[in-house]
Amino acid sequence: MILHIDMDAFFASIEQAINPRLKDKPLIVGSRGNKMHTVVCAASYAAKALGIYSGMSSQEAFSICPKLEFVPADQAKYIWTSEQIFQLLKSYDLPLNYASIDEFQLELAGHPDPLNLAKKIKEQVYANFNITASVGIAKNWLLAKLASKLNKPDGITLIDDSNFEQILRQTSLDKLCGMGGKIGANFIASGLKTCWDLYLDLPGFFNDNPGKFDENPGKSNELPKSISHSYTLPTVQINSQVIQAWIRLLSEMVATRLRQQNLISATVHLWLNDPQIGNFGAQKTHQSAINDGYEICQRALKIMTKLALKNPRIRAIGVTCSSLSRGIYSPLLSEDIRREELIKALDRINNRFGEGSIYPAITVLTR
DNA sequence: TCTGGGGTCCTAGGACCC
DNA sequence: TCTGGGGTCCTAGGACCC
Repeated sequence: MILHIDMDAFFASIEQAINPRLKDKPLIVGSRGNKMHTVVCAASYAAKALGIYSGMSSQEAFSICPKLEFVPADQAKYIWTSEQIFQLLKSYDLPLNYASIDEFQLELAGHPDPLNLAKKIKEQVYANFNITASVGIAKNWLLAKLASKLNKPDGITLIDDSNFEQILRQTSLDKLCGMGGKIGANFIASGLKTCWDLYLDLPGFFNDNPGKFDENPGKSNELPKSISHSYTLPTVQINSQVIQAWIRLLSEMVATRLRQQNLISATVHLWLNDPQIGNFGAQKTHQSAINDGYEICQRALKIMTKLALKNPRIRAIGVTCSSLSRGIYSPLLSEDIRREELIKALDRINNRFGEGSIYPAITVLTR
């Protein structure tokens, strides 16, 4: 059995727990500070009741409810809370998987009373963090995750042989993880509407363990696969100096995070968005792995040159580092040793006075 | 004057090696 | 006058998730 824990309106609930004035109010957490130029990252249940949901543009949300409370996302706060919850769950001494910032899974091999365990976990989470979670229990992660959504917020749902058919009959296919957009549309086009329809068509889909978790329970200790930063410009940008400045800034931001986690990266991926063309980009893997923003930027700019854009009209820019390994960038040349000292000094300054206190001069073009 | 940002996994095709 | 088979790594792009 898998017990899937899904936090309720996680970011919004944390903000409400910290600031009681926001309790029970319609509240959205925006993905960036400009409250009219962002999208909804999380909506409190009072906001959801008005029809506001994550992914909606903030403009639309405010048009539904002009008195909506707005808080810009504070990722560090949510990551910290998520880690605390992870530590709490670890104390149960069961195989534990960190599925996402607000989702966790426990594997219960022959646990005598999963429902009671779920209750206990919910109580502990509430007692410690003043936020609620919904729990789903089933024979594999796909069903457990589905179950956790069925009684939100603050619910517990168990799917077993006694209610399997009934629940699958009542649940439309798009509720199932992986059935977003196009894939779901394909199934619907072939005449399948509910999860039960899919079960009759492909019983193995629910019976086998199509399981990430089931196959590698140690996931939480693995390295991340990639680290990225991206930015959507307020308007289309045609000045290549400004575009380069953004590539530099994003490279520095990625590099800082690599160093914080003692990671080095061999692959740099640059992607761009041109509203007319859509997303495009390229990646390049090198022999040497690095975590220096300047070097990452150089590699990204080389990709930019190779793309040979005639008249760039750029709306969004992203820099991703992948092929990650644990390690510290070890310079060999004396010039590199100088740079390493410089980077360490910059990190110390930014740690002490706040992120962005000191940055390469070219990045002033991003302001 | 529209609508973010950070991730994962999968796949097909190409380059290259033996 | 012609040309196998197997494998790995890399790349571009698509799709999905929170």
